[in-house]
Amino acid sequence: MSLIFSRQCEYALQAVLYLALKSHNEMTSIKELTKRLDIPYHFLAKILQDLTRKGLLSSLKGPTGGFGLGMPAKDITLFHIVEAIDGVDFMHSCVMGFPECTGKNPCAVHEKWANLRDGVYTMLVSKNIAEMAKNMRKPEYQSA
Amino acid sequence: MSLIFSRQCEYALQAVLYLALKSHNEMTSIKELTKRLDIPYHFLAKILQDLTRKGLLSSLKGPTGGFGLGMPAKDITLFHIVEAIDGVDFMHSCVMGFPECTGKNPCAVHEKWANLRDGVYTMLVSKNIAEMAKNMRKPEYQSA
DNA sequence: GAATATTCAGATATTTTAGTCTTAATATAG
DNA sequence: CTATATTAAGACTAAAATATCTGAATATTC
Repeated sequence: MSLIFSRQCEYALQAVLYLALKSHNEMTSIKELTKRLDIPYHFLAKILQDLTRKGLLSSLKGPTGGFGLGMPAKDITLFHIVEAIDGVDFMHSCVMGFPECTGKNPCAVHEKWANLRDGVYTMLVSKNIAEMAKNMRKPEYQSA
Repeated sequence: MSLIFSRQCEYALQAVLYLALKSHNEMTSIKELTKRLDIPYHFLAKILQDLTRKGLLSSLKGPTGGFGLGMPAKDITLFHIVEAIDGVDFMHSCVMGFPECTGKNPCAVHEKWANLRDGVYTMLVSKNIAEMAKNMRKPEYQSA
């Protein structure tokens, strides 16, 4: 089996989206995230630290510490998160894995995949996470 | 990084498509496939055996032996191959990995992903490999 | 029947991804 | 200043995916 994004990346998307629901400057602990999202604690910790190093999140130690967005929610799209965790090789590689597949030398589904891939790109960039958070009343998160 | 199909599955798609170019009843050795497609010999062998067990290919031992399609090329789609190797969980799972994501309780990109996923399905079933082979003059295969 | 070319089956090895554990650093509250 | 709650960092383990190896089975040709 194989998904379009790695598990790490899925967790990252979920976590950042959760943080986008919070008010600016409010810090959220790994403990809360792990409970609400049902993600293994230490694994999530590593992902959040990674996103922090890359500037998408900010963090603060100590009691009242935790993680928050590293920039305004309106400046973050899902694409930024995918880019940071999985990279975006899927944007320019053949869906059947042919190394030589190009516009000049296309595989049997080259064009169709190109369209779909553009659709994925659009899906990832067309809304920022502030807009997403607005239309989202935490349906997917486990109650506290 | 993460691709939509596993490497195994990519190799399977490539191999079956290559076999579809051959005339009915012609057997092709792993050696030829491995050379033309640049896939590790023993890894490809395992994949072909798997596809044979599942009926998509047929095989014959001995000199003049090898692999061929297990049913008429017009009855095989890319979907069959993906189904056999990776499975098709991606057809009904949330792209962000939310376990509870459903139509009633959708994630932020539920609808968009549903459309794209249907597009992928269409891409995989709309042509059989006989049609594909017809319009394909082996551009993606390394010369012998 | 012997030699050879192939697939078959299963064990092993390697690499990547996923997940865990432990200790240190740091901020807060009292 | 001390106790405590947090993140940071890195080592470690586990599982899955990818790849390799070896010997057996089988079909063909001579």
